[in-house]
Amino acid sequence: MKDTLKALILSAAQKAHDAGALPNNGFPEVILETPKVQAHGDFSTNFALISASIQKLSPKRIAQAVVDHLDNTQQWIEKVEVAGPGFINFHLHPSAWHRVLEAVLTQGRRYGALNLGKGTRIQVEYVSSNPTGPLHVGHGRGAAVGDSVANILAFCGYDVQREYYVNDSGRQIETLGRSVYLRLKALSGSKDPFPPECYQGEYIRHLAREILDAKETLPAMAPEEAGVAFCARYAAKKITEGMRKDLERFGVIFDRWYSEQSLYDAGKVERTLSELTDKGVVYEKDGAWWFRTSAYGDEKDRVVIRKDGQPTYFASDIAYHRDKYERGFETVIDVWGADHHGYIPRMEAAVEAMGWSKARFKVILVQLVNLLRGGVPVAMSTRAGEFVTLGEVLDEVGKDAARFLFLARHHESPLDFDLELAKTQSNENPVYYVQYVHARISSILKKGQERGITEAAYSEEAASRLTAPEEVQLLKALSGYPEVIHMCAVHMEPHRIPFYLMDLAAFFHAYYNKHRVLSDDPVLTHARICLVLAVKEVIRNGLSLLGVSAPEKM
RNA sequence: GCGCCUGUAGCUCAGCUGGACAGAGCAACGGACUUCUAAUCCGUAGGCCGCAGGUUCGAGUCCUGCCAGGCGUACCA
Repeated sequence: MKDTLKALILSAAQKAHDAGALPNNGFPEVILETPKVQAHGDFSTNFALISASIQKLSPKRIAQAVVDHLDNTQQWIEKVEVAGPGFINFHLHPSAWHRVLEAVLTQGRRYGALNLGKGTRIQVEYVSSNPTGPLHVGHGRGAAVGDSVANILAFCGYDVQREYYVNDSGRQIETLGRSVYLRLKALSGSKDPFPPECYQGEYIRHLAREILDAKETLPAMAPEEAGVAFCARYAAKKITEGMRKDLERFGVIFDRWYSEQSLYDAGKVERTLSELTDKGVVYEKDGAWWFRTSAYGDEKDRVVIRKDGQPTYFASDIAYHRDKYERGFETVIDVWGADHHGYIPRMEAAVEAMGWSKARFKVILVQLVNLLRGGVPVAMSTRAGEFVTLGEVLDEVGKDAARFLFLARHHESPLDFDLELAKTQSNENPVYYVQYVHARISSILKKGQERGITEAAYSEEAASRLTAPEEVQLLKALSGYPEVIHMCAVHMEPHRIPFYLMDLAAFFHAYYNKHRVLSDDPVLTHARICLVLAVKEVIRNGLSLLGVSAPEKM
């Protein structure tokens, strides 16, 4: 619809030029927007305003010239006017919107899908929390954002892989092993002190008890080094399993869990570093090995191998990202907590130094979550091991509410997540507002079936009966869905979907309260069934991209 | 100190990458269920878009400088 209108405007401008009304035939791209104010029509363009400098005419005269040469033989434009400083406003005939219904009903769950990706392989890596403790709400937000972005990209024609990077190596894992080991010893009567740098959480004690109960005490109580290593392996595995379960409950399923340790085992870290040394971007200084990231825009060089010979996290991360590109991903997207933003320049540097354009590396930063209960902040201290886990949030508020709320905000905005609000099943909670539309429509359709109305295929005749303002408004909203998806995909911003859905839901509820779908008029009933069926489809479609269910009844 | 993010109605947030008089939802107030689900709808009220300059026909949006909050600035991850 937009495209036809654009073409119409361009050809009008061309005709105006041929007729001598416009001196110059250099025309800018036509930008159409949907005005906020209804009085400004269904679409408006600033075409005349941006043309003013080229045409050396006042915008109003240009606009008038275009309007005079507009070809409206199809009659679907009801009214065109020049307004304000030179906007051209188009008021469309209600019938112009009817075809949207046909599009939704025939394309079904593919409605809004765009082939932006054309099969391009793209990887989204998200959550990737260290297996040193359970997932908390912040991880939940990252999971929701990453998962939804992956959904949207897949919907738009990309070949998407979802990956979780398991940091099962290095210092933190050692600390984890030590923490469990010490708790285990304490259970057998040891009075060794528990150092503050160890993980304080209650789950560490649980793990220790588990080992004890499983009668695996023997290997665990082996000489310290071996005992710690055993505990580390055991705990990391258990914690990772727990994360996987929480994420599954949250509706997040990864295609692959990629182990950091496996990079070392396969010699990939070593190989990458030696190749980079050969290239001259890794050098030795002060007993440590440094990556020359400053040559690629980072503010300083970064250590990859510490003085003590241990590789840093950065070292394996370089090898990991190299591996991603070698696996054939055209674009790699990392979803990180905003507290890692300082890490971006060095990772970009690494990607570039290895020979890939940094345009192929994208980071989505997700801001932190402030957890509240009834407006009061909930104390969260990782160090003291006091925090509300994702699992607990899911127990309390459920998957749908949590996901919707996480996604109903721009990911770069800090988020206040109120547990009380999230679980209230009232109009304060937008999830149910949207889901309710789906349930209501399902109920109507069921009722319709009981009355023997089963056929709901699009027909021109029926659609032409949809002339009420509320109906036209719904049709307009439906026609805007593909563009919302487009914006989401291009900007990797899922939050546009919840906002769109709330608008669509509002239009539907208003419509529902004013008009009856099932009436004595069979043609009108058919038309309205088609309409609500289309609304239902789009609601379901949008919710599924968020990972939120669309219930048949509530 | 430097870097990144944020600042819009009492609260929580949108604002389509520069467009028309700034939009929702909650909360407040007043109305609507003998009807396909009232988890709904209709109406009222609410604003120096953090502050000050600049660019532009036109700025919440772009530039500069301040102010406030958050985060980062490791041979931690």
